[in-house]
Amino acid sequence: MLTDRELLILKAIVQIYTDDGQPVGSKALVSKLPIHVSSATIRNEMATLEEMGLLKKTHSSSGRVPSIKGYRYYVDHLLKPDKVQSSDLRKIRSSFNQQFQEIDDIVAESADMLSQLTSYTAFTVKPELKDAKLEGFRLVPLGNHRVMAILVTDNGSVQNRTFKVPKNVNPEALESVIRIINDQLVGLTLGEVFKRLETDIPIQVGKYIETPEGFLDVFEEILKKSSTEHFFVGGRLNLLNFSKHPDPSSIRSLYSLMGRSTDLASVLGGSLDHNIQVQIGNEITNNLLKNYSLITATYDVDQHGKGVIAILGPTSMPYSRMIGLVGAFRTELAQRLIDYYHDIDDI
Amino acid sequence: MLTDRELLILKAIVQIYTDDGQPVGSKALVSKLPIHVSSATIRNEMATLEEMGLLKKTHSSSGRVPSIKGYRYYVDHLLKPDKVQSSDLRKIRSSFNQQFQEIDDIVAESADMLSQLTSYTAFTVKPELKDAKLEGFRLVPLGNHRVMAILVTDNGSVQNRTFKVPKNVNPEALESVIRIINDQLVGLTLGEVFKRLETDIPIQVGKYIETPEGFLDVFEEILKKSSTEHFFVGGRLNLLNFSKHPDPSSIRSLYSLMGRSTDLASVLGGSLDHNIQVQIGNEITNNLLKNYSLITATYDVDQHGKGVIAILGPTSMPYSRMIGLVGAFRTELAQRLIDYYHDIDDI
DNA sequence: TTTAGCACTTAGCACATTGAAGTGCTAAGA
DNA sequence: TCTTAGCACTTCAATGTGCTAAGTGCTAAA
Repeated sequence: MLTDRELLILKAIVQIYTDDGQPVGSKALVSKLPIHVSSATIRNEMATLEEMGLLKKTHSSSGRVPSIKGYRYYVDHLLKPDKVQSSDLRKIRSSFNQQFQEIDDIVAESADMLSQLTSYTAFTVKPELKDAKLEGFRLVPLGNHRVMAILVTDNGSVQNRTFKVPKNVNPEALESVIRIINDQLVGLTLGEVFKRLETDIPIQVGKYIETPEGFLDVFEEILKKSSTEHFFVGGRLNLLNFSKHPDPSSIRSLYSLMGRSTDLASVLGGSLDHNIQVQIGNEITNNLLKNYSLITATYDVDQHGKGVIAILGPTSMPYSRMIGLVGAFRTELAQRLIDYYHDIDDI
Repeated sequence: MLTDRELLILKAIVQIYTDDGQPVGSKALVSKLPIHVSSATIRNEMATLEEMGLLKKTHSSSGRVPSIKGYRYYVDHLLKPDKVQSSDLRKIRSSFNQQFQEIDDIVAESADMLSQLTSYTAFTVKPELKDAKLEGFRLVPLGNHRVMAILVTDNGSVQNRTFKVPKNVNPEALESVIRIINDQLVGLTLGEVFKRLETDIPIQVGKYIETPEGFLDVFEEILKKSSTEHFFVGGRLNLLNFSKHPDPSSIRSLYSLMGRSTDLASVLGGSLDHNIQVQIGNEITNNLLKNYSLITATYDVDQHGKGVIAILGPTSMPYSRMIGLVGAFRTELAQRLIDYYHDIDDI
């Protein structure tokens, strides 16, 4: 158990360090504390906090910086989220105050906005119904044997892909295939659709098209697109800001990580169960990110599912400000999306 | 006029410097030259080359490096493009040897490939018919008052956009509007289409829809998309490789330049008239790129127009190898696209 | 015109010096 | 028992010094 004074000191060290990035020494600290003790006393307290693993030194005679455990303690017990600055709130609202035609646009814009506000890297994940249902499938002939396939799910997401139709497929056969899909797959959850695509559907389609694989591949590809392409990343470049000597090779691997949506998904994966979650340093499952901190928050769009927003910054980020900001942002985003759905559901 | 020996020396300096990046000294150089002279002689020659502005020193007692003018002279008079390495050629061909459904995929893949082969940053521009014609326009209802607009041009490019239809628009009116567009605009060049959109079309459409602006804006937006979204950038990160101390702020502005397609367009703009063009340092119109060199090349897809590929690297790039590579690449790309068009035109 | 020789310049590196900031420990005071 | 002044000690970071390697320009002789 920590004494009140220890708590005060730990809290002050985290706040000062996340503010100016310099290790905190006993003398500097004593002048900023509301209590009247000498620097020697502070030194003693610091030593015990270090013994407990909450602080550490960067070298034997340096000031103290919080350890991962120290940050964790601070976040869990000492931190109070800042109220979001009204200028930030205004910025968010004015950015959301435009006409968006698609959810993707809103969520993508959110990633950029969030990265701008924090000057970190931001991620946004579209609201996802666990059991999104296939709502419709269309094939639109474009001429020259090309066709656009469009897939709509009941959470409002639209995916499309153009492809070439082999010459041995005649239009009537194609019609029949679409009918099969519309009759038998529309209304099912995407999971069920995938299952059917591996079992009976190829057989049925095979009656009309000689090589159903080619066609079904395209269909499956769009389906996959709609279940994997729901990430947006904003402010990738901000990664360069916080690490004085950006080591090209690590930057490189981080950037490529951000291209791989599956890996990102696994990082953000568990977040859906929590409200606002802070992962610090090696608490993040991905090894590449072990020197960063990740704040994730869910946002809830009522019956249209939940999404995730996240920011990735240095472990020494000002947590209280960031948590306040992320908290406010998700509320705004959720509201904006509710409005969006309201528009398309009710007009 | 330069003497033979001066030419030999200039050529050697450019080649050695672009190879290992170290300024070239007289002693080092004399050992690599096929002629038997002393280092003092080389020094004299170097001094005269420097007087002519073809060489420069990094500091008063350093070896020589080529100046912009020196590179220019080398590229214009001394360089012979390398034959492309067969391993590179194999790599290109195997990458092109997959099924592509859209031109965009081919051209985007090209940018990545080219950046990988060169380890520089690469740009590709889709083949563009000066007078691409509007070939078709479709509206596909998606349910919930949402509609996908699809636009096809006769160079094979497909653009689409979903949007919400105001509730006061009834389906029959929409039908009529599509008919107007299909009857009156299909077959025209995009330039003409834009003109008509500003003159008589709004009046005609106004007969069926109360506020034609909203609808026509969407139409115009897709049109613009199809005439501006034809750039692809590969290997952005490679910019980090060649500049030992990547200054974050300059990297930042370079990256944002690559997001602004209009600015990029102006950089690559003049290239269409040339075959293979090399721009060195401040010859590039954009100021941000004045420490880089840009090699651009057109590729010709017969009646389907011309495109551009380009690589951006340090001024000290090995020009002969790069020019050879870019030359070979564009041939392969052109052939691949010709095959693609052949497929969709003739089956 | 070429070359050997020489004095001179510079970058880059290893190394030492110094000052600022910080620590731990001890012994005395409250 | 807790607090504190004082002090010796450590480390970083900035600065300066000396040395070497690589290069240059210039001069005078071949």
